[in-house]
Amino acid sequence: MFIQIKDFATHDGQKVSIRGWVYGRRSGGGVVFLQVRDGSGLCQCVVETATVDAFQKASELPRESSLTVSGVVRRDDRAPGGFELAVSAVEPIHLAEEYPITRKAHGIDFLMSHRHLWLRSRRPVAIMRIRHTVIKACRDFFDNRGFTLVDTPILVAGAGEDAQTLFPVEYFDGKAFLAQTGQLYLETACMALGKVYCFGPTFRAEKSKTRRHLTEFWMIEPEVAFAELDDVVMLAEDMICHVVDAVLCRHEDDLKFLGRDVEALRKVKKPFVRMTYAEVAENLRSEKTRKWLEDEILRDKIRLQGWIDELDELVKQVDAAKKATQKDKLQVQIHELKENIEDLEADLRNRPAHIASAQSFQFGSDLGGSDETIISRQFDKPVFVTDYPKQAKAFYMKESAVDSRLVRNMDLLAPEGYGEIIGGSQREENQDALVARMKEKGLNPEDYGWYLDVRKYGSVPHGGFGLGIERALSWICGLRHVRETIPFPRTMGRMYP
RNA sequence: UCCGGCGUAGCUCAAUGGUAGAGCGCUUGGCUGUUAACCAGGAUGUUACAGGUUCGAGCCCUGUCGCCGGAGCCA
Repeated sequence: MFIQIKDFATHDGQKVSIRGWVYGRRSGGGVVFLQVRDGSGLCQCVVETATVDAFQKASELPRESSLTVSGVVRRDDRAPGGFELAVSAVEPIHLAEEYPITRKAHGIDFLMSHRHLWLRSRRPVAIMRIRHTVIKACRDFFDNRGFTLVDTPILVAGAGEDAQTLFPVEYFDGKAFLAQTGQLYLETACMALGKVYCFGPTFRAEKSKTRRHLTEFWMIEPEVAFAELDDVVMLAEDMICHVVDAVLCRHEDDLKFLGRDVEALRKVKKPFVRMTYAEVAENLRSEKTRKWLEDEILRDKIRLQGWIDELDELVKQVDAAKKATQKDKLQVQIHELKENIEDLEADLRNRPAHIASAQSFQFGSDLGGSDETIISRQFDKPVFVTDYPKQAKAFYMKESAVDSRLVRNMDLLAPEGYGEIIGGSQREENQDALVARMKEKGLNPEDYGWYLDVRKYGSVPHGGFGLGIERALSWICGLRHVRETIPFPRTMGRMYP
């Protein structure tokens, strides 16, 4: 009977078979320890000389060879996971060629070039599992609240938003673009079904090379009829809480394996922080924030010096280390530490400019990445920022009734400096106002006939938002770059594999 | 597009302008409980590419390419 490794605990003492791949091998004279992974988990298979055939085969299996293993599950404290397989038979399915990815240190370039193989390693597996849960939790959340999934087109006509950020594709004799949002279509669909959402890939041709950008990413976008900005904010808040709860509930081990500070995630509870753009502007310019940021620089400089001292110490230890593995482990530590040091040094170099930019923040401009970071680092919960200046935002956002310079929009900034993970708004439901806004932005209303029709036939207040799955995951998993949150990332400089 | 960093063995990295090295991985042998095992031996290089300076260049200079990070823009 084939079982999955994750189910070992319920088969203690039973004879079972597993199918999987060789993750690692160690031998101790008359015993071979095969580490086998099957996608559900990792187990230690113990092969002794007495089982002559199995011992012979197990001794010769290169890493990542596929195989079936049969034996008896038994509890053993020496086994990782608490259970191991006492092997009676090993049947290789395919003997692997020399596997390029070792269990040692690799650089990001090498790993990204071998992403198709890297996916087999524990770290990507943990992240992919969490990604699955995040997506499922989002969909469950909407399904349980009476939303209907509506798939929006990926190929769209040219005249949309700023064409410079879209990927053009040939479309028979004409030109089309890859969609960068389903929102406009969702607005029409929510007038049919009340509450709708879409989930799919989306494309941005922006030439951004940062840890927060991909050219192809996935977004979940709800759109609700009879909703105003507060309704949209509460919806987003409930959704994020639901998603974080689901991940904490199912993936505490994965999170810990990734080195995520789980306690920080537990603080993500209602209500989140709410600030208006004006409050953010005041915060950024305030003496208090400047002081806080300068103190932070001092703290980080001390932290940096600590790391540099630690690095010196490690270098000395490498020279003194006798055992080869010890040396290797130290080198890996040195590598990680160097990366952290370089990161922090770069950050510290940029910090004065960020402070200056925050201090001189002018009403009317959009929040920059550094401004978002400054705000989100001040809180341990996500922060909603609402009511941005009209000029910095898209044409379809509802003008504020209190201040005509503002729109009723919201961004959600993830804590710990991760920045924007959600952008949304109440939409302009008045046709005349919408047409006027289009003209202000230099758009031709005639290109948006179908969109304007939503405002002609029973127009109602409505709104929604878009959650960037990869950015949310990057925050939830505590990663330094979004490229690890998607199986095959597409960035400006990489299309392979 | 702009600014900065990097490019040395399959991988991660060393190497005052003066004989290209270490660890891992691979491979051969040893060991009956290993935890990124350990011990002993072995093979492994167009120092990204093209020029230049120099008695001599992995190192200095110029250009090209590739990657990484940041800015702008955004999820």
